[in-house]
Amino acid sequence: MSPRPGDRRAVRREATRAEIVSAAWVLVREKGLAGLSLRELGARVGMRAQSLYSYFDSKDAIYDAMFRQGVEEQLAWMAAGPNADDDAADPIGSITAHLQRFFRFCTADPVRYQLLFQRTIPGFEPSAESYALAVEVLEQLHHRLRALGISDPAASDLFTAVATGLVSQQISNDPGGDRWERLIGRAVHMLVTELAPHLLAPEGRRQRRSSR
Amino acid sequence: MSPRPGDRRAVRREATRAEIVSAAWVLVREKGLAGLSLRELGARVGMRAQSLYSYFDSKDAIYDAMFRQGVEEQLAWMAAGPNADDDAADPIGSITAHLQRFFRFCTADPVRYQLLFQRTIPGFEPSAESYALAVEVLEQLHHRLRALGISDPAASDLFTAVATGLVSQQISNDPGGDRWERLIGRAVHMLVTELAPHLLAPEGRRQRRSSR
DNA sequence: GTCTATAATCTGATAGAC
DNA sequence: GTCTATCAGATTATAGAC
Repeated sequence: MSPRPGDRRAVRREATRAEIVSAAWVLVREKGLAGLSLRELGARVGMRAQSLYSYFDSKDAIYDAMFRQGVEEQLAWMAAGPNADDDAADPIGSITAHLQRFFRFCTADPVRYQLLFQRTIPGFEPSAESYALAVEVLEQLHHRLRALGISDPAASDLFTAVATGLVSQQISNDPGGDRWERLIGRAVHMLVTELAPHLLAPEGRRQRRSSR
Repeated sequence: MSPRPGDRRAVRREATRAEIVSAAWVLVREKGLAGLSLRELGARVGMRAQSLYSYFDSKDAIYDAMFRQGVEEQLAWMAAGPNADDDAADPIGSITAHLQRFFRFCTADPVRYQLLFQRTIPGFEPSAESYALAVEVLEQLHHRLRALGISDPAASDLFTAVATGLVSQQISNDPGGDRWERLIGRAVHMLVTELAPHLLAPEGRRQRRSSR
């Protein structure tokens, strides 16, 4: 993937774009998602605000690049966890680890969570391209649940509701703590009992949940 | 509660404050929660922005009045639903109706939900007085769950996580629709099975859930 | 590609006249 | 209690020189 000589300009350009987006994340973590200002952002990368327009068409285009990067981070982060093949051996343990991983991804950067999962910036909507990437994350969840014998589409809606509910309560009401994170084990047990009771060990010698 | 003559000034003042807060809600529903501007708000009530300072010390004081009003609306709205006494006769039906009612309250006004349940305005934190009111809502839930034999504090955390999860998914991913609202019945069944299985009819002649 | 200059407008907040 | 006047900035975005 080393650049041909003629691509050097394009490579530099992409590097600068990445630098801008990276500085935008830092800024937004300090001032809140809505607190992103081009003046301040330009200053952080040693530019006037106006020069940013050489790299992005508008402020929303910067939000979109951030959104896209956030989703890509999520894809990479989730891919690094236990994969669908592990599910067969220990379905409940795998699902718990999966939800745990998602939870950590979200709470590690609340502003990113706000951008990716809540509609809170008035004008902004992700581009079709970025949105398609976000849909891919969901498709992976669907695929995974289907492999466990859960094909009801409502099941994954219930799953995502519980997941985002735990996360948003954690972020809003106990930032930095683990009051809702500790409930992940019970939440998974609850979801599995409702959606896929066949995964539970038979009554009498009931399986101990792996985490709570 | 009719005012004594000497109170007339105070009454007028309260009326104007209420008018301002009401106009603020309208404005915020149009421009987003962060889009509240004093200039525009003043114009809506026929004042210059500066005159608003006769009624509120700061912009945040207006947010706080809105927060307080929102919580009061929630208290009134939830109080108008089935009360704790009804729970004894049909616990699952009552809990379902309760959650349904909460869901409707939240989705009826997403901006209000954002102000009450998410931390999205950078500087703003509700005053101790307003926050105490918000705590009262939670205490009522605790009391109610305790009456059903659910005394584990983690149980109500799980309950609120599921409730807000359903709401936030509905608002973010299917605004105006009912994709997650339809899951309330299953969500309650799932919660009850996990937290209070003694409320379920015995196996074999299993109770039909009241809503899905 | 970055700059200066500037458009055109908005922001929350204060002082003091009336 | 409402006004004018003003502070002391902020905002996104465009035009055009270099």
